[in-house]
Amino acid sequence: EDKDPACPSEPCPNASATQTFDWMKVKRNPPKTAKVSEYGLLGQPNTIRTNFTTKQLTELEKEFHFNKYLTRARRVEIAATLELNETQVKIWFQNRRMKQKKREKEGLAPAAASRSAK
Amino acid sequence: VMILRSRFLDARRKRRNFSKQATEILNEYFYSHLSNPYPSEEAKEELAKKCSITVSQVSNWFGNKRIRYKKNIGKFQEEANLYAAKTAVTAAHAVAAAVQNNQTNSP
DNA sequence: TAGCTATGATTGATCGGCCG
DNA sequence: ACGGCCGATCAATCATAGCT
Repeated sequence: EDKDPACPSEPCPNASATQTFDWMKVKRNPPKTAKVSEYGLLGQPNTIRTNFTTKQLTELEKEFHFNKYLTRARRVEIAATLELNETQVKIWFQNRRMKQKKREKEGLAPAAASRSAK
Repeated sequence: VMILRSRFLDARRKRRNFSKQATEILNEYFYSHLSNPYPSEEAKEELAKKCSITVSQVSNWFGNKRIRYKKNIGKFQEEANLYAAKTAVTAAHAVAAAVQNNQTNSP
């Protein structure tokens, strides 16, 4: 079913020594979201995951129920209203659609899933 | 700051740890594929069935495992060796069986 | 009971691939 | 080339479970 292609000559120090595979070195570039320092002072605040406010999320959610997909115009409008980048709005909708799909998919099989539980 | 306490809406976050055996199965797969611990969709489904959890939960488990593992490889060294030894025994059994089968068939 | 660590889930954002 | 979407994943964080 599955096999590792490599069995080359490994100068492995010791048989069980866990090597460092490529996936362990993967590093994601920091978010480019936040508009970099308007003042150019300090280059540390940015590159942090944005925390959407309840108001923004509520508004986005409302819009999502209206349209699963955004038009360029609508995106610009919403971004301006919520003070977010167009990219953030775009990404939010993308993630929201995936979330929706995931829920539909799992909302059918789980038989023992009931809201009554508390 | 508090503006984000909407997290309370995520009351669904009532988690409960997976069974000991489920974790056992997941770890076995993880360490036996340490060079590339990214199960295919099919593999995830199979693991999900064996562990009696959902495919999403399997994905979450691997996602968390990979991140936490590479974050502190040393902390998992013991666990890694444990499972490595376990799979080694399994492999040894397979080899032994093959050898025996081979002897009874071809001189 | 308090404190700290282990762990499952959530989510804004990235990566690579595909498509019009 | 270009921008959006999909699917998978990352990475940081939340909140609880569980051990000391």
